[in-house]
Amino acid sequence: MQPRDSQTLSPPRRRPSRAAIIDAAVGVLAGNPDASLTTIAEAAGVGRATLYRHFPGRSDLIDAISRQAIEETDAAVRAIRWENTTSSEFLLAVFEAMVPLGDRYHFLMVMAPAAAGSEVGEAYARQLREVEEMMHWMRRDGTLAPDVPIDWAVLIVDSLIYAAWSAVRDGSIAPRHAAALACRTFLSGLSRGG
Amino acid sequence: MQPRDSQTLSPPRRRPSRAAIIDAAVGVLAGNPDASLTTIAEAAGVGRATLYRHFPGRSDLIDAISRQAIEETDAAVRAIRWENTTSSEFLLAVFEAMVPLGDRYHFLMVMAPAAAGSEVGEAYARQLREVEEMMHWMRRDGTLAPDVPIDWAVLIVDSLIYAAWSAVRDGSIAPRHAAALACRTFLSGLSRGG
DNA sequence: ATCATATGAGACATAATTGTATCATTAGAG
DNA sequence: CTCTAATGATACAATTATGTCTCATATGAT
Repeated sequence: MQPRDSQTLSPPRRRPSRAAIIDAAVGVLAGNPDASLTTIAEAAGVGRATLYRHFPGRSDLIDAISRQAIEETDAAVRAIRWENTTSSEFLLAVFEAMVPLGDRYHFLMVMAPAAAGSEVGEAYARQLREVEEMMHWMRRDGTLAPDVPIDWAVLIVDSLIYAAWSAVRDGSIAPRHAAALACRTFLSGLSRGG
Repeated sequence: MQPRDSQTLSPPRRRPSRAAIIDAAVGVLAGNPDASLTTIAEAAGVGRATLYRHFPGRSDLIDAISRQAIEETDAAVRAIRWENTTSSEFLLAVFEAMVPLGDRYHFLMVMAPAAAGSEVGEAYARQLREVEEMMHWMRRDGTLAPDVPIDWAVLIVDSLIYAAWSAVRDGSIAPRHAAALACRTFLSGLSRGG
């Protein structure tokens, strides 16, 4: 069936629905977490009814976005090679991986905590634990100062990812520099001495 | 009509109402920026009608809180003696002043940007410029590394204030250490070398 | 004690959002 | 071409927040 090619290669006409809705919703909700489903449907170029066909309710849409955000952020981190790298290099790689996913990451930080106890909430907690493990690695490593509370270090990683994404988003920092700047801030701060 | 004096000078008869509403609103809205006026009225221990008597609409309440938050944060910063202090000491003082006002500061960051162009928006922009001036001072000072973008430094100060407040709020960091930790993070980062 | 005023409770109207259901249209597969 | 399924548009009900209004009550000043 060669005709299949014309289907596969041509712009998938009927496909977009679900994926388009999720993508549009991520963009819209990143700017306003309380945007109405009407707004999201319009942004997705889809009728409101169609949105409800794919997602029975608002919470189902939020849940689907959360799951995708978790998958994408997980995948981005898993793609980093941790063998034969220092913890500092790994940290930089994490920042580089997460900054472009800032809207997804932001979405998780805002929406996931609300869904405590759920499967999504568990996955979010797991991601936090993974950052915590990275901080323990850096401490054993000798990279992270011993007197810095782990909780603080984890919080700062989160804050820096968000800050870097925000800076790129509003154009105050070039995309390439954001991750390096965040990593530098974490490791040596912003003073001259380092 | 001398009796007027007793009205004017004596503590405003019904005291609690207005101040109680604003205080409760700050607390409630810090946890949920979209809380209903009913929720706020209940938290203030006041009838919903009374809230509407003091503030014609939701936006008026938001505006009143914003103004108070600006006054309080301004006052806290003005109280810092800047003569004969290094910029680093000044920065620490700013963190120490702002962390306890975290709910006010958070409120401003979330709500003020939305009110762009208004008087409150202008005041918020002014505060941002003041932080920017502090960063320029630190750069001339030789404290802030020359290659760090000012915008990034300003963003990090904001992020660290918010982070410190959050950490204190959820109990992961002792109140006394939060400001010092934020200042240290800004100046020298969290790695061992400093 | 008296009186003005703030308050609390609640009814009421309005608007927006959510969620459900229906129906004609249309793209795409066979 | 024909048929199936997804879509868009629309109407509708239910819920919630907003804002206005009234009236009885209670407080504080005089």
